[in-house]
Amino acid sequence: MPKTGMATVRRRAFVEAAIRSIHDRGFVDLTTGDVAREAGLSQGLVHHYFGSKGALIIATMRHLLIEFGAGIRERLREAKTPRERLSAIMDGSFCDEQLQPEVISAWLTFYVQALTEPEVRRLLLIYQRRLISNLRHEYRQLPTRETAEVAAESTAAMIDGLWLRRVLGDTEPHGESAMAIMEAHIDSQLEPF
Amino acid sequence: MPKTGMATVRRRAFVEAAIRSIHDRGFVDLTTGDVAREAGLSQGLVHHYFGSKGALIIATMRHLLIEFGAGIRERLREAKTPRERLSAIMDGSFCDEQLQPEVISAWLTFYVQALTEPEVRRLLLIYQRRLISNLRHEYRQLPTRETAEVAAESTAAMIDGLWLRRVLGDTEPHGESAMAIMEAHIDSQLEPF
DNA sequence: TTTTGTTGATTGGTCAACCAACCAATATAA
DNA sequence: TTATATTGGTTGGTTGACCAATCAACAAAA
Repeated sequence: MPKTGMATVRRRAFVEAAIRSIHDRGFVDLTTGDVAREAGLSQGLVHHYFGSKGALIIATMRHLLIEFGAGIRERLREAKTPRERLSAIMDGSFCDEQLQPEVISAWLTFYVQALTEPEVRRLLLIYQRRLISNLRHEYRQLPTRETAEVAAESTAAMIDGLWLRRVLGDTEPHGESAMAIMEAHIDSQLEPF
Repeated sequence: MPKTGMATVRRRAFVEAAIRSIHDRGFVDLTTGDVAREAGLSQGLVHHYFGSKGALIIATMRHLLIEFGAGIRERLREAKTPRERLSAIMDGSFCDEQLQPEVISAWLTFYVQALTEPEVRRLLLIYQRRLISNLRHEYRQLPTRETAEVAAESTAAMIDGLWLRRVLGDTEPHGESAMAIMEAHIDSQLEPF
């Protein structure tokens, strides 16, 4: 038999090549040939391991979600207080890994695909719900359920918004100023109480 | 069939058809045939009036920017105080026109295209700079240039973020709750002083 | 008649998906 | 040990579909 267990290695290689290709060539003009070349593998293997181009895209999106979720969870584990956990979520959202241009391009693509592809939309909703749920939980010290909900909504919006603006602005996206703005916003939500 | 001065009418018809088509079929699979069918016109006319598919896309993006800018400017004209002008910008950002699903899809597409198409990026930067500039100006009552800058950045981020979340969330996008969150954020920026 | 506008078939090219053949590592049998 | 069968992994050419762009012909208005 040949060396077994290639499936996992190859799938990961294609997913990572897909992220780089989306960044380099843009999602609209992305071909399976591009991805295969980027991965240094045969074009035919794409279909051997994923069945279709669409399935490769779904796998790529799922990969992004898993990586992001793992980063947040890891940071949350080390945080003690609700305030620390809020900072952990900010840190996980604006860490170097998430601000890599390739990752950013893939996330934006993710959002657009969610408009028309039900499976991508489903995945994205998981991310959105989990983020809001985490934030709401850490804001639970606020006097009413309503204020906590609004605080969670506005914080989530500011995360997505800062990220979106940093992606496309002419300045290099670095997380420090974004983090500072986020921390100030969190404090302004908590301070009055 | 033809009479003179069709150019303006046809170009607008194609641009509006393009917005609807992007929403219906997604940008990736968009063909000039789709747009022509949506506009109820011949496929060949697309190239007659725009020269290329890419030029139609650019024209569509420019159309979005112009409409958005006009909405803001109109509302700013009726506002007297800086606080009113801030509300005017929020109103222009979350009005029914901007929250139409077709418009939203086109804007998201706009963002993704900006990653790889220089001309689209250029147009998007104009929008971002103008928004920040407007906000900074209305926040000028804040004690330092620095606080005004941060207030402008965070407000812009929250606009983009709320819009992005409302686009893809499972709830119908309606502007009222977004407006309420925005107004609260503006007040929290101004109140301490 | 000329100008302006419009049509839809055609063309040249590209892509996703498929597939038949190939390779290389292991297990089994002689 | 050597030969053979087995199987997971891999390749690159092929195919059928589809698309952007072109163009020759046509229609109505000036």
